[in-house]
Amino acid sequence: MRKAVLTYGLLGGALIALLQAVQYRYLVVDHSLEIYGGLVALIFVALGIWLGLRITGRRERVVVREVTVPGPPEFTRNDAKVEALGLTPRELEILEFIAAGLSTREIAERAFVSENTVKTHSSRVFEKLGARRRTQAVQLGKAFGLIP
Amino acid sequence: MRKAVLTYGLLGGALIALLQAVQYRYLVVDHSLEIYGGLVALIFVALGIWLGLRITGRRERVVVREVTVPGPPEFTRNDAKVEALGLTPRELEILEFIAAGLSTREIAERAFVSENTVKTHSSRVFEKLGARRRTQAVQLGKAFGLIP
DNA sequence: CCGGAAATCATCCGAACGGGTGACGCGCGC
DNA sequence: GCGCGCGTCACCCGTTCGGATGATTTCCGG
Repeated sequence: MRKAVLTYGLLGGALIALLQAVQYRYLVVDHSLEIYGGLVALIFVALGIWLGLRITGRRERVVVREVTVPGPPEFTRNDAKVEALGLTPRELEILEFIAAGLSTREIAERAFVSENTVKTHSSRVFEKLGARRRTQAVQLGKAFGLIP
Repeated sequence: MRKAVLTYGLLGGALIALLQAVQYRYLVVDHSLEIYGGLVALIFVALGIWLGLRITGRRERVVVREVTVPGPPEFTRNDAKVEALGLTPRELEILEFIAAGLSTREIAERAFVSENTVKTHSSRVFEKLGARRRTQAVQLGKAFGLIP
């Protein structure tokens, strides 16, 4: 910015010097009015440039660049999706157990219910998710942000 | 840009009209030189402003603010673990299919092999991973960095 | 050329899974 | 109180899965 102004200033000065040199060689004194006008014009053009830059100011554009960091994303459950699918807390819990790689029996033990109950819950999870297999339920569950 | 020029033009015109009105009321003709000079100055200031904006362009200082976003970590296969477990490329491929939630039959179709072959591969994957179920294999595979 | 790893396909069988259906109790809101 | 959602449990049946085992082909390195 300052460099630009300086450049224009020097350029203007050079031009004036040139004009003067030219004037004294080829022009007579009665052209002084035009030359004076030209100088005034030059000066005020320079002033205008300075003013223009001054007034408008430099505008800053803030560019927000999102940088994906390799770190593990903290998991936040997609409650909206849970709501939309109509998944109950218990069903979500069983889905997590399934995703952990547990068998029906193991889930039953950890959840303190019978295997039949686990099967019922998982069946409901499957139909709500539109899955036909445990692995598919897990895949969909992760894709929907239901489980970490 | 054009709007700015227009604005300055109109402003200049208005000023000139004002000056003329003022001139004819309070100033005598022998002040015409100063007025002329002022007008010239005004015009060239306007020109200068326009030129300044034109030449230097709208200089924008781009401030890049990097915001770390919790985005998904890019996956890089843990080849050392693959080596250590002795998993073959084909087995790894079948593991990925399993993780995608596909059934044995679907995997067979996509891999252009028989279901029996898929079963053989998956069995080997299970014993190498120490898994007893598909879901467990998927869980371990992800934990080991074998699959995304 | 020969041995071994990898990939392919097969058969058998028991266990696990998925789908369907029915039922019961509990708490909550109309 | 009645209905409803939720959680619980049960039985049946067909499918899929997992485990064990054996065989063949292909390719690569010693």
